[in-house]
Amino acid sequence: MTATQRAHALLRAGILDGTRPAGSRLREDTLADELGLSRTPVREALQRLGTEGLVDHLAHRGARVASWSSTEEEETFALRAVLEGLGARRAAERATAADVAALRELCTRMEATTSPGAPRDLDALTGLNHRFHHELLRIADSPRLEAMVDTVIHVPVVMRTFLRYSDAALARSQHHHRELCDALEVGDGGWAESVMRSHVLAARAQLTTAPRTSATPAPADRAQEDTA
Amino acid sequence: MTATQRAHALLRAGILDGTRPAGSRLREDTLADELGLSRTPVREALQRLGTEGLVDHLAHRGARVASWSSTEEEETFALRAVLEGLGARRAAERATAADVAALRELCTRMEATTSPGAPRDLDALTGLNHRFHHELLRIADSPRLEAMVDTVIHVPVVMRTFLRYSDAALARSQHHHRELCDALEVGDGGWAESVMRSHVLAARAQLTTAPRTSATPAPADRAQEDTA
DNA sequence: GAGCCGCCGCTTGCATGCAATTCGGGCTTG
DNA sequence: CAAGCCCGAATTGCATGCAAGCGGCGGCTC
Repeated sequence: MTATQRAHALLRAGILDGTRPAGSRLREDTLADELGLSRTPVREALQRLGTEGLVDHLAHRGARVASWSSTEEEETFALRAVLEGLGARRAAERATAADVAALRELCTRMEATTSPGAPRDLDALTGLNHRFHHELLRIADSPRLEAMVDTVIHVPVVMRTFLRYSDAALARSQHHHRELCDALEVGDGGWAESVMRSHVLAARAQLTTAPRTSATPAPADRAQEDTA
Repeated sequence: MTATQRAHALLRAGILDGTRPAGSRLREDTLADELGLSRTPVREALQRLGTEGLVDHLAHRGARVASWSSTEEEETFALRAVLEGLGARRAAERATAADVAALRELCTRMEATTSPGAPRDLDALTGLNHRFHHELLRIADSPRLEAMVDTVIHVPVVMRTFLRYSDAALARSQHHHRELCDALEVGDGGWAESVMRSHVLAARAQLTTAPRTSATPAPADRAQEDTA
């Protein structure tokens, strides 16, 4: 892995998990020092984070971690709704039986992490959920779309969403996944797109809801590897 | 304007207008020489073009102008359909009377460029059309969405689409613009989104149509061939 | 004669030094 | 006393040198 990629991954993780709070300054030489690199790869990583909307650049006055107002977060979900909706449509038009089987396997495992007795394992659930959505995009076979979704999905935000889910909302989320599998199986793109939109917009509705537990906002580790 | 921005603009223009054909190599030092800059800004511009999908990077083997297969171009239009559809919906939810008036003014001017007697002025029409779509996104008030649309709309491609338009298709395009204005005026987001989708998908349908005139087929799209 | 290994050139990737630009503070002047 | 200007510090933006990685070609071995 190149130094630029490392810098990008580390900075992105730090921003998303709250280690680098919104508004904090990101000086090239300081970061280079912190990460044990030179300014060049740090600079390139910052530029890329800028295009992803995670940092703001201010002329010659340095870069800062972008602040995400709640309305901007809602915008992000609106974007996800249409982009992942398109992905689901395309996936339905292309999915093979094996693809659907793989997705159903992920559904089963997700359901296992939320079975009554077991404590909620949000890490596992988030990971599986992420894999489900990514697998769907892989089936959709549009690298461009995949890359765009990657820039708008920030895993820790998704995890915070799960934190807010009531049992009923969590169950609905799982039902959406199952419904998507069914739509893919019969190749109904319109159905798949519609379900995916519902799925994302349902998640958005949780943004304005109080967290379900008072658990710490979980210093969510791991930001996904950027594969793009 | 910074050197990086200049390099980005020049390279992008060259790629889109066909000066740099798909598949041609883009060596950092050669480009730096051509543009009278050093490798650093050229390098940053190339990276940015990479995230925009206009160039492909091949590890330590250099960058090349991306080749756009016809299916990829169709994917781009599908992306535009959902993204601009969302933009139209948001615009309808926010437009003021003055916004609608400004858009209608643009419609009038577009219609003037296609009035019976006048020869088709595609440059003017493309420019006005671009302004119309951009104005709509400005009204939508979502910088993130605006940036995304910018990366998927490549003006010369749109112009080639106009080249293929029959008189009837051109008239339909204008009617779509008018209809969008009406939807914005009454604040009907669903209507606006629907019309915008139709508008973009109608344009996509022209991709597989033979050009209307025998005007230069725009040397822009052709497979690689450079070194092998 | 064919296959594999190692060397070499080409190009990017990274490091570092210098110039350009912006903002803020203090001094001068009306 | 207020306002404008100028200068300085801080930080990015750009240039250039150096090294690492990758592919191709030739030679060596079997």
